Amino acid sequence: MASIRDVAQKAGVAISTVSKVLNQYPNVSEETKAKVNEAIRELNFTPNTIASALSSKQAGRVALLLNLNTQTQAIDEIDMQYISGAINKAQEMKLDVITVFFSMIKDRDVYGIVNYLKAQSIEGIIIYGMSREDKILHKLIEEQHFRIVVVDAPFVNPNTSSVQIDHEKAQYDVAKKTILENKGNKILYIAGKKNGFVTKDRLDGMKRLAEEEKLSLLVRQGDFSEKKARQLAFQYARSRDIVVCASDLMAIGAMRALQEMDIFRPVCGFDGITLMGYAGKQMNTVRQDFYRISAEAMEEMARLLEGGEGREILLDYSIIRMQYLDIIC
Amino acid sequence: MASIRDVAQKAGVAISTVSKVLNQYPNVSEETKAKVNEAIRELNFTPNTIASALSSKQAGRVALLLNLNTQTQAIDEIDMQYISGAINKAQEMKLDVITVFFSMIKDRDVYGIVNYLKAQSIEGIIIYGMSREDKILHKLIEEQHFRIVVVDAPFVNPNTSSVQIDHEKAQYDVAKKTILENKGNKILYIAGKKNGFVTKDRLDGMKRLAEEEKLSLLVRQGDFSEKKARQLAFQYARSRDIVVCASDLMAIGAMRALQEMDIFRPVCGFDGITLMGYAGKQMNTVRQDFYRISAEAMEEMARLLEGGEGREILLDYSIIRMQYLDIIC
DNA sequence: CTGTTAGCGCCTTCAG
DNA sequence: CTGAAGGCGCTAACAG
Repeated sequence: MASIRDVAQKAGVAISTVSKVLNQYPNVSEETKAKVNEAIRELNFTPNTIASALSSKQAGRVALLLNLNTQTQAIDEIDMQYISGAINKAQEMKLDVITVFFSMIKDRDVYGIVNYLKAQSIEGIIIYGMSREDKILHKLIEEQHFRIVVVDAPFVNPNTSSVQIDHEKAQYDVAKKTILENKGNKILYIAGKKNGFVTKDRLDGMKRLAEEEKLSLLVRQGDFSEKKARQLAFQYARSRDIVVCASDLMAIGAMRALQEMDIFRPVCGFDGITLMGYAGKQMNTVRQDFYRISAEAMEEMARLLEGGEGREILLDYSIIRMQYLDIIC
Repeated sequence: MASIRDVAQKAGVAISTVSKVLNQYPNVSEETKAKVNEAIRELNFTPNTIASALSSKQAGRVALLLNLNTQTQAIDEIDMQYISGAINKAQEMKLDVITVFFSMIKDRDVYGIVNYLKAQSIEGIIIYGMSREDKILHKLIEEQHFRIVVVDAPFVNPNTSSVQIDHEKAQYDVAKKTILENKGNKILYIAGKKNGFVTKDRLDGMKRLAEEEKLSLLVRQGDFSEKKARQLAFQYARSRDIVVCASDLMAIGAMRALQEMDIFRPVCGFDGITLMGYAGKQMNTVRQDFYRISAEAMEEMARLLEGGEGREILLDYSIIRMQYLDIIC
C-alpha cells in the first residue's frame, strides 16, 4: 500500500501538501494540486482511514445501535433495511459505520458504553427501536457524549435528533381508510408494547379517529407479538366489526385467527413489510420506507457531525394495500 | 478519555509496561500488573482500538461482504442471521467488523477493492452468497491479499477457507424423506440459479437420489425466484407427483401455484427460513442455521488471522418440518 | 523485569 | 502558497 509519503515524494512536494489536497484545504495552487492528484492516481493511493482518524481525532465513525429481536425473524426485513439504508448513505457521505446490537452492550452501564464506543473512536450513534425501558440509553442521550439520531423515539437536544414518520396520523389514516371501506363501528385495536414510544402515538391516532367517527373502541395490548395478536383475535374479534393492528405482524396473527375461526373481519396493519403479502388476504397497511428512514437518519447524523443542532424530522409514508403478487419476484 | 499515558503515570510505570499488561505479554511482575490494572480501573480506561491498530498494523478488522438481494426482502432473514452471527462472534473474539454490500464495490476492479479495504485496515473478509459470475471476487481470493472465508462456495487456498453445509447430501436427504413419506416417482426439481455454487451441489444430490430410487426427474431452473417457481409449478406440476425445490422461497411459490390450481402435490424446500411457516401447508425443508454458520465463519477467520492455513469446513444441518405455530411468538 | 526510543500514517499549526 | 516539525495513542524492539 502506497502511503502519503510515497505520494509526496513522487509529486515532489511535502507530505503536508498532499494532506491538504486530500482534505480539500484552500491555499494550494492548482498546479501542485494537479501534480499531487496525478501522483495519487499513479500510485493508486487511498488514504488510510485509521491513521487519519487517529490523527485528526475526527473519525466520522458512527455506530448503528439495533435492538435485534431474535425471536421474530419475520421482521428481520426491517432491520436489514435499516442497516442497508444507513450503510449505503454512510458510504456516500464518507462515514465509517459499525453495527452494534443492544445485546452486546446490555450489561454495561452508561460509562461502560461510552468507553466502549469512544475506544473505537465512535462519534455518532443511530439508535433504532429504543423503548421507554432502555434507561441507560436515555442517559446516554442526555449526557451528550455523542451525536445521536434516534429513530422512532422523541428525543431532541443540541446533539440529538429524532427521525420518524407521524405515527399518530398514519394510524389514523390507515384505520380510517379501512373503516370507510368496510363500515362497521366496533373496533378491536391491538396495540403495541406498553413501553414502546410509537405505541402511544399510534394509539392516540386510533383514539382520535374513534372520537371523530363515534366508534366503539376496544383496546388490547398485543406487544407486537403475532401470537398474542392471534390470541386476542380469537378472544375478541367475533364481537367486533373491524380489527386494527399496530403492526403487520400482529395483523397477520389476527388474520390467521379469523381464518381459523372461519369468520371474516377486515384487518389492517402497520409497517408495510413483505410478509403481509403472505397473509392470505389483502390488507391495508401503512408503508414505512425503512430504507429511506435510515438513510435520512444517516444524513441527519452527517449534519450533526458537521456541528448542526439536533432537531426533529418527520418523514412521510403512504397507505397501501398489499397482496401476494405484488411482492414476489 | 483517559489514555495509556495517564494510566502509566498513575501507576508510576512506563507506557510500554502498561501496553504489555494490556496485551497480556509475559515478563511483567504480578506486582506491577496489579498496580497497572488498578490504575486502569480507576481511570476507567479503555484502550483506543484505532491507535492500537495503526501501531501494530494488526487491526483485526474484518469485512462482511454481503450480496444483498434488494428484490426479495423475504429472505432478509438469512442476511440478518449472517450479520448477527458474525458480529456477535467477532465481539467475542475481539475483532472489529464492518459490513459491506456487493453493490458498494461492484464497479471497482480488484485493485480498487483491495485499496478500499486496505485503506480501512481490513485484514479479513467473509464473503456470503458469491456466485460463479463474480469474477472479481474470484480474483480477490486468488491474489490472497486478505484472509478470506467464503460461505457456500468451494474456494480454499493458504489464506482462504470455505464454510458450508453438505448441500449435496442435504438435498438428497430432504428429497428422500419427502418421497418416502408420500411415494410417487415423477419428480419436478426446481433448481437454483445457473451460476450459483450450491445450485450444482444440490442438483447433484437430487440426481443421486433419482438414480438410486429410479425416479423420473424433470429439472427446471427456478433461479431462486418465487415467481419463477410459481410459473414452473403451474406449467409442470400437474403431471408430476412431487415437487422438490432448491430453496424455501421457491417452495412457497410452487405451493401457492398448486393451491391456486387446487391440486395437491407434496413440496419440499431448502433453508429453513421462517417464511416457510406462512406457506399454508407444512413442508419438509433443510434447516441451515445461518447464525451458526456465520459464527463459525468468523471463528475460522480468527484462526486464519492467527496464521492458520485455509481449509474446508463442513457444518451439519437437519431436516425439519415447518409449520405456522412453531414459528410465531 | 522495566523503561527508552522509534515509529504506524496522517493531520495541523507555524514559520518561511 | 509550501514545507518542517510535532503529535494522535499505542506497539515493539532494544537497552538497561
